[in-house]
Amino acid sequence: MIQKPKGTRDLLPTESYRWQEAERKVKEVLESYNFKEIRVPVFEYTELFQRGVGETTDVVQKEMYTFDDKGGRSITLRPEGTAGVVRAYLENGMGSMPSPVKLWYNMGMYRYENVQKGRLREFHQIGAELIGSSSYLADVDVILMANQIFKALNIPNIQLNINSIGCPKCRSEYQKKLREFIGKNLDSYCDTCKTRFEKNPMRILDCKEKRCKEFNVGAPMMIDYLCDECKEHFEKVKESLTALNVKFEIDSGIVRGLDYYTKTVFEFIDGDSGLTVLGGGRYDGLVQEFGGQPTPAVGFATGVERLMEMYNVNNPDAEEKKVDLYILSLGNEESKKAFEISEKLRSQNLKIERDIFERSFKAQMKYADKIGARNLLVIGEEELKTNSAKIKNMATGEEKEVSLNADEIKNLL
RNA sequence: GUGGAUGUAGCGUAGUUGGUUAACGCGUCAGUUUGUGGCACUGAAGACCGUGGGUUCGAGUCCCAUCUUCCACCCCA
Repeated sequence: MIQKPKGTRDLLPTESYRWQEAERKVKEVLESYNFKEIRVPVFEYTELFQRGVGETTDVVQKEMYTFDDKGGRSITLRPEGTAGVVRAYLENGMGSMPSPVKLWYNMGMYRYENVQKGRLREFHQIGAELIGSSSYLADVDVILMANQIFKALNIPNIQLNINSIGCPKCRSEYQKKLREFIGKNLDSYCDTCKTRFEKNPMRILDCKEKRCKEFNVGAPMMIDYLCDECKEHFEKVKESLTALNVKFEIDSGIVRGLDYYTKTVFEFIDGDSGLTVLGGGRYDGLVQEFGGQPTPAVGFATGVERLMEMYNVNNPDAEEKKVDLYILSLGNEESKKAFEISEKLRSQNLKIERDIFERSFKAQMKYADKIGARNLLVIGEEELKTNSAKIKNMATGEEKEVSLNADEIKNLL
């Protein structure tokens, strides 16, 4: 028996209808901010992610599905959406479109990680990218939009955390200070922190090891070392959110695992599980990194599976549409008539089921009941002869006379 | 990558200290005589007991390995 690969899931019909409903609601939010959907390849050249996401990140170092194709090119299944979208933005000359360019996507992502709660190897992200504006207003707009998603899905127990990780200028300044501080006790830190020291010392502040935490007390914080520009930007974001009554907390520990982030970063945390259900921030350097004109941008992505976990609690009853009519038929000629009618009704967007087993009368009745058909039409010898039959409402048992004519039947459904 | 727990029909479970044809519920299918469902009754199909080795006269039950699932670390959505 062949099983599905580790960390993948089958989405069965009952759940797929819940997904459709949630996806529709999220889409409505995104479109109300005039973001437009984009779809990009599931695989890209490996280099795109190495340069975009960052060589030193865990995602690139140990979580990518990378392989050589038959032409010897290194290919990687996308582990996140932003790199591909920015690549598409450049490749399609979208820089010449009215600025800002606002794009959203709903795509599968692939990360070779160990599976646990809220974490899969194939998962889905709905994301948004606002490309072109360097203003704090863009950050605010995008955070508001993220906030609206949770409102639209009626998910209340959610916490917004924000931080600023500065620009390359102030960050390198800060990292120098941070290394000075940590360097004093570097020998006492855990091994992973030692390796972080050169590549990305800011991650050390996020370490869960007790001893590291203790040594981190009193460490210089990025927010205290922001350059004037970054500081003002962050202040304005905070002011706006406060003025708009959007609750948030400053979490100086937010670093984000992708290297392209600058200035504002934010996370929406599920209050129950503590999982990050939506994460994002500004990435002013990425477009240029990919060879475009210097272009500021800000965006986020939310994990659909994680979102659905929370959506589940509040909305248990998303359902597929019921079968409008079951056509019960007995015999060959009757079956032909049933086809004639069912085809006409189906082409008018009605959901019709009919016998395709040559089952007995009783078996067909039971089946019609089990699938929850709302109405039943019986076509037997007598009905065929007289060209008239009864439509039964399965819930009330009430029956009405009709001729075997699709339009007439439709009126009674 | 590291650690802990788990694995019996589609689903949920039972299987005593290893011993003949692996049980039950739900679900599925079919019947309960004349063309009207939901209930009830009867019956059927469906499991090489995750996989591969080993111990034993004999293993679903013991041992080893491996995989899956779940959880934690790491990291993230």
